[in-house]
Amino acid sequence: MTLQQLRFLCEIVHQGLRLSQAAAALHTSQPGVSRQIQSLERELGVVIFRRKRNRILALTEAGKEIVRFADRALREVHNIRGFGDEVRDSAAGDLVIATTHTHARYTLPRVISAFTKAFPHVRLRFWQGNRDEIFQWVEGGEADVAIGTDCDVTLESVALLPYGEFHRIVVTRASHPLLKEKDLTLEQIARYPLIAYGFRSNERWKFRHVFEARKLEPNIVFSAADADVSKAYVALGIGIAILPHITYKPALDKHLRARDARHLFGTEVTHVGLKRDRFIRSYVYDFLNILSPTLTRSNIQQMLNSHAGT
Amino acid sequence: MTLQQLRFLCEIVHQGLRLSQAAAALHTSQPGVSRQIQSLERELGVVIFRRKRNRILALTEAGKEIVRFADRALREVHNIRGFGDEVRDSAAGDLVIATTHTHARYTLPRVISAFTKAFPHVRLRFWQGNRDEIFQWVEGGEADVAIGTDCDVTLESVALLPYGEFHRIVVTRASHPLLKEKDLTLEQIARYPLIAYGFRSNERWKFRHVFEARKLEPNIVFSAADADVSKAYVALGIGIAILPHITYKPALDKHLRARDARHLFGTEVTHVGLKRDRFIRSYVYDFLNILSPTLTRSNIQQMLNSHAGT
DNA sequence: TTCCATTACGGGGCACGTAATAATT
DNA sequence: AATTATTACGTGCCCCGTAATGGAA
Repeated sequence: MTLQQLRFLCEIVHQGLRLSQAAAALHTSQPGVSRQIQSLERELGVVIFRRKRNRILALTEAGKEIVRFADRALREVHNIRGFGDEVRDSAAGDLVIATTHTHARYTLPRVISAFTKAFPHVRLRFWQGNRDEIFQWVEGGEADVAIGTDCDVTLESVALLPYGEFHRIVVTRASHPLLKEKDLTLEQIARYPLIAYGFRSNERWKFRHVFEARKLEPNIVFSAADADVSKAYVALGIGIAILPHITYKPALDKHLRARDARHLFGTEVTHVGLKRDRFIRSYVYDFLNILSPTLTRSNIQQMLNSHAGT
Repeated sequence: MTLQQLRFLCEIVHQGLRLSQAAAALHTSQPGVSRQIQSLERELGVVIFRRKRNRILALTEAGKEIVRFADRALREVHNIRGFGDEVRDSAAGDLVIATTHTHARYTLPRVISAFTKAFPHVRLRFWQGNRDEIFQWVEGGEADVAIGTDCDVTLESVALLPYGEFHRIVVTRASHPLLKEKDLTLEQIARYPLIAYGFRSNERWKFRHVFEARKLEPNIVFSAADADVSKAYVALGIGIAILPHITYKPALDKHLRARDARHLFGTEVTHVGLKRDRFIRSYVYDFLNILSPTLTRSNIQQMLNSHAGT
């Protein structure tokens, strides 16, 4: 048995049972991968892939189990590499962050700025995705850290560490009648054209059910891609928008006004996603500590070891 | 990085930092091991061993950490092998049991007999040791299962699963005056010559403190190696003996009598020791279930996953 | 002298890549 | 026709084992 064989196996699985694609991803030849898998199967005496002629159809039950073991073995090997890097130079390396537009745009700039000043030799990379994708990327190992708000999919090996709160505001133009209302209500909001974001065309808008519960029909006149676009259209007078509170900064958004709407749409928790049982470079702890003072090294380790968020 | 390199590394550590000994244990040459370690150190950029000229003195701090990772990686690889064996033939394989004389002699025969009948293709091997050694062998991977009573040493990765109870009896000849006493007391026992066992010459006898607490001085006339020898000398009239209750079988020990003494010496718990995070062959579950009906597969798994007994 | 780890050197195996094959879409 | 996994084949690298070296005990 070889680490190579295990790597090949896991990569094939990772690529959706496409051997050729795995070979490409591994920068090696198709026949090499094929032979290594065969040799592994021969050595173990176990058929890992169900095939039809020369096509891989599925993992056998035994194969699935073997992949799980192999994954863990490779993870430890990866950890050794990471630990070696840490020992050589604890302030240099890579950090891949998966996050959503909102966080990238509003919560991270401050963090990045402080971090790059402290760790100029860490190469930062960003993957931007939706709230589920980003955590899946961490699970798949493509990203080291995910920063996002909630997550609907279930994750095997990613721990979600809560670090902050997230609520909604209603953003309007400076002269909007809503600003004069004493207590903001759903009924009032429903009277005005609404700019929504955060959903694909064929999905339902996240807060639609809140209105429906009160038998209200929000008048969504525009579906934006992100908070910035929403604000731009609010400024144009197209409508009002319901946005995460962090997207509104009085100093920058001079033509806009915001009203707290957490009593209508509730609060959400912002999470950091980290893959369990992975060696964590010291600068990752530092990064997270800049993101939130509550995320200390010992807190993080404790949360990773507890089974919360599995 | 190679599995070979990790294996070599762990074996050197296992052999007390003696490279030559490790090479022998791995059935390979000294230079090969030396070069592989060097190549690993070069690849990681980390010095693993502190050396003086051509002698290995110690692990560096980084080295210790790397060994921990390597151990885990190798364990997963080992698990793959074990799983492969299981899939190929779930009723054939090896089972190495570490146990004490008492268990080997009195609790296991019934278990072995039933087990070998059910699993004729499992090669059983036994390692006999004292109550601490047997669990350390499991930790070191030399044995699969340890069966013993209590354990004083702390173990990193061995779970101790309680499965039974163990108490003491006083064994005498058939005509001994102690048998006529109504309630057995320490004072009565202390009156007679005693045959003790279970301690080395320079250690103290396990139950000495029980007598001391009552200001009694037991009259130990003989120190035996095990329960069988003790019983033989009891039969000769040399003295009486305090033995585990399972060592007395009326049908076999016709010249002897036994009186329950748990109110004097308390009870102990019998444990099965299993290494955590190791793949467990199905016949091991069966073996343990024969040993004790309370050790079902699900019970065992639950106890292994909980952190009890670490 | 003996033991031990490292360096030197030569041989063999095996893993890889290129090319060819067979089967599928 | 294009894609995909497997088989065939030759080459080069690397790992191993034997022998030699240099210190230590």
